[in-house]
Order: sequence, then structure tokens, then C-alpha cells
Amino acid sequence: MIEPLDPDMFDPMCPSSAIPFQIGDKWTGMIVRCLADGPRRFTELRVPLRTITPKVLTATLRAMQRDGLVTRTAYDENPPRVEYELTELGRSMLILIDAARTWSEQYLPAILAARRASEELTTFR
Amino acid sequence: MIEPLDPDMFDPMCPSSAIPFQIGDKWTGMIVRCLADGPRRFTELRVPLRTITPKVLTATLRAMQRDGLVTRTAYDENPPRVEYELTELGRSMLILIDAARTWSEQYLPAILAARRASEELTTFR
DNA sequence: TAGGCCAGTATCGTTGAAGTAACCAGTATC
DNA sequence: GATACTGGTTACTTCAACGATACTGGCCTA
Repeated sequence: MIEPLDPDMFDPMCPSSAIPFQIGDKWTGMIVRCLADGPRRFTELRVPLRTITPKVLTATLRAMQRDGLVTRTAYDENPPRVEYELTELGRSMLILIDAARTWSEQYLPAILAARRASEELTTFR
Repeated sequence: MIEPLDPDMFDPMCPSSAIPFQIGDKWTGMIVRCLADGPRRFTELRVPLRTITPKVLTATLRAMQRDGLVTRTAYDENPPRVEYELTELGRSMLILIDAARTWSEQYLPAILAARRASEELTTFR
């Protein structure tokens, strides 16, 4: 069974939101991570992504579908059910995303320290 | 001795310009790669980056400097000479950039094929 | 004295991605 | 009859990044 997604998965207060890596557009990387453990529904994705609007989520998912990263399966039920799932191609991105996360864990403190240091220089000018 | 940069280093016609990975803003990743083999001067960077305007190059380099990715060394000569060089932090990004390049080489054809396939669907609708 | 080299600034214009807010159809439940 | 749920759509607006173009200052060379 697939566990529900942690709503704090992408806490905007988390310092790693300053990471200099981006997969595709703003949301693609996060969506790939959300789908890592199995298929998810539209509204299920909205929870951890928090501030994403349905318009942008739709557009991003359509682009990912076009590029062969996810599949979209609509079930003829009521209320409607649509599931998004990673393809093998989409799944191959996880390695890179994890590499970027590891890099961030390791070096983000250094970036933030450098940023603070240069702020101080400008503050006391 | 450091070899001069290949002006075709970032050919905009190269299909890998469609890669879904981005380091920092639009130019940061390319600049890191340009500096991989040693320090470079401002105008030296402009050549392979082709379409970058001096304004944007300056802004990007300043941001990279602030984040501790590059150092800027100005020599009191004439004509003026300024050299940009990767820090250890900036250098640590090369691993990730290479991983992204490898991924692209491997999977970009699949993305482009998926894109073409979905184009056909919409064309004949 | 005219122009070139280098490392940028200054000013203005463009554009596209993202956000805001409202709305929709069909069913089910209260 | 009113409301809620799901998976979106539509129209309008905003904003930051990016780009185009021109210009600067000090020195050197022709």
C-alpha cells in the first residue's frame, strides 16, 4: 500500500528551497518526487505542493505527459478519478534528483554562509 | 596552459539545450562549465555564451560570487584584467552537471521521441 | 587626434511564466 | 433544494528575468 504524502514534504521554509538545481520548470522535480512511491491523484498532489494552483499543476502535468515522464489514467467513476504515474523515463530522473538532494545537504550551509558573509559587507558599507 | 574556449561550446541548435535540468538561473550552469578548466576573463566568457549581454553576465557573476561559487580577481593593469575562478564549492557542482549531461545523452532521444509522438496526436485531431 | 581594448553601467523595452479568482459538469449526500 | 467532491477550465493581471542598445573611463597605439 502506498503511504499518504507528507504535507510538509516541500516546506517553503526549508533552507533547501534555496538549492540552485532545478529539474524542468519550477514544479516538475517536486512532482517526480511525489510520484516516486506510486501513482497519485490530482488533488493528492496539490497537498504537498501547497501553493501550486490547479492551473499550473495541470499545465505542468500535461508537459510531463508530453515528454513521456508521466502517464495519465482517467477512471470512469464518480466522483471522477485520475491517476498520474511515473514512466520508466520519469523514474530515471530520481537518481539525479537524489544526487542533487545529497549535494544540497552537503553544500547548502556553505552557500548560505557565503550569502550571509556578503550581506554583512554591504550592510556595514 | 589553459586552452581557449570553444565558441560552439553551447550551440543553441544542440538538442541538449532541451535538457530539463537547470543550475541556478539561466546561465549559471554554463558559466560553471566554462570555468571548469581554469580562470577566465569577462570577455573570454562572452564568446562561448554568445548571446549573453554584458549586463546579464555581470549580474550572474555577482550572484555566483555572493553564493561563494566563484572568486573575482581584478588586476591593476591596462587594459584592465579581471579573472573569474571557481571556488571549491563551485567546483563541487561539476559532478552534478556531468551527471545531468550523462542523463541527457542517455534519455534525451526518448524525450524528443515522446514529444514528437504527442505532436502527431494533436496535429491529426 | 582618432580609434581600439577591457570591463563593465545605464536606460529602456519585452515577454513569458506564474498567480488570482471565478466558474463548470456530473453525481451524491444532507 | 443546497451543498460538496473531483478534476479541471477560463479570463485577467502582475512581476521578475531577460534582452537591445548605447555609453563610460583610462590607457595604449597608429
